[in-house]
Amino acid sequence: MNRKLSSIFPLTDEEARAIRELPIQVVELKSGQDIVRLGERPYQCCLILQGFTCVYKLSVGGKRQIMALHVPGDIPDLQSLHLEVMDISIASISPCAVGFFQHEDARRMCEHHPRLTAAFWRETLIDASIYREWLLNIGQRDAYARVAHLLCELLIRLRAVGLVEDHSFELPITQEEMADTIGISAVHVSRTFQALRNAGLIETTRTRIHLPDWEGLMETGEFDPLYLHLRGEAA
Amino acid sequence: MNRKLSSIFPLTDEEARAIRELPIQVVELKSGQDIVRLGERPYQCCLILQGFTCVYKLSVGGKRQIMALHVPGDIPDLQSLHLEVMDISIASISPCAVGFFQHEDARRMCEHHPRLTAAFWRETLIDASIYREWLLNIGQRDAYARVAHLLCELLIRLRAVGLVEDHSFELPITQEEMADTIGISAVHVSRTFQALRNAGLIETTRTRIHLPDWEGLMETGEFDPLYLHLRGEAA
DNA sequence: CGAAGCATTGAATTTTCTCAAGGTCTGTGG
DNA sequence: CCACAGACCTTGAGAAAATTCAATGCTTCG
Repeated sequence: MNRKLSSIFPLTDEEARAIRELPIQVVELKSGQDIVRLGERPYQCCLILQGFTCVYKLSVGGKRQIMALHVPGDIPDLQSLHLEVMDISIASISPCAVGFFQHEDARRMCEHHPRLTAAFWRETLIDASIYREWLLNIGQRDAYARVAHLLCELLIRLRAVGLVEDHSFELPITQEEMADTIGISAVHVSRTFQALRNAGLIETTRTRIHLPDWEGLMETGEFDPLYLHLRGEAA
Repeated sequence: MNRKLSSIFPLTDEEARAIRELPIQVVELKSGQDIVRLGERPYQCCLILQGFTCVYKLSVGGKRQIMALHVPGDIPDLQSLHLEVMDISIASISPCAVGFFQHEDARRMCEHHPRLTAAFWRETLIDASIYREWLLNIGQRDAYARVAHLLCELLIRLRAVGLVEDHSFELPITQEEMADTIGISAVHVSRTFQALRNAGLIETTRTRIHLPDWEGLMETGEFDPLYLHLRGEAA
């Protein structure tokens, strides 16, 4: 959590210590398990230590929209600190390790360290900024650009937590999940991947993605990392 | 601001007074004016007193996505309190009155009234919740349901600030703006409105919308107001 | 090895878009 | 007060993007 938080917000030693001392219960999850469900009233938040999770909702017709992907260091349900009832569900999309901390403990910590309140608040604001960019992505770009944009974002976010090597990263996500993330069908994801491969913009193995032409992919996806609000070097 | 805030967060008298005493500079705007632009570093926030504004971004190809519509009582750029650089632009879509308050003043007020910090934070979390619902709307529903959903949301939000009478409200928005909001073309908005009229779900005049079949429209739009996190009576 | 899940490909269909023309409303200036 | 310009809305027709359905192939894991 420190690593992630300090990538978006500089912490003093004392603040860093307060965070380390926050009691955390670590849980291991298999892929495809719900962590929290729409309608629940949680009293804790979950910090991702390892693996990937997604935030999703189902439409009445049973279609799933994935509204967010979260990576190690993220706190996907930080909102529950101030919104009693969950308006989303969160599930693991790979084997995960997550750490639960109590709202109560987090609130107490924030009272003693007001700058941590600001840091957490900022974190939720960046989540919101990503939602906005995804709205632009889904609302205005075609499938080809949508995929490119998403891959660019994942590279930058994963690099910020040290999970990228040479423009290449693990992405244990099925094409069906990617489809639900960018609002197209799974079949069309497959076709779009083909097109991106043929254009020399991506190389994939089952669980790993390599982006051999970063400049080209950024242009294709109209990607500008401003909206991620990283401090320090970004693109 | 009090009316809106207290609809999502109960305030004490003292807190209400602190808000009333926040220095505000009122400005009148014509329709179609930018209030703040992507890339800027504002030192103030804007509270909408009258009229409608939208949050938007342009794609490289020049297409516009409207990520949010804001109504009186909303603070569309509250995020700028903790995110230095704007990642969006905000414009009026009708004649507006807005009140600017300084970040500095808001921060001081929050220090003295920690529960107001929570109230503002909560407000930004609800904005985020709306973004998520819009992602579901744009990503998974067809044009017909998208329009229905948006109209349901606007009715509920406008009713919370007293701008609805008998399932009818002013909506000074062009079909082009609505198109950019829900990610379809303006032509298709027109066709979709026709279909909704023929189904007896909406009645429109130039600037006013009436929803004669509220139950039917909610069902069509798969609308559930949970995500708006209103306190007290909702639907 | 075999089953299950995942990915790919083709073909037909649907939704939505674009282009283009015509119609309606509204505010302004003569 | 009326005519007109400009913005906005409507409608049709053809085109494009993406979907669905269905069949086949590939991996991985027990």
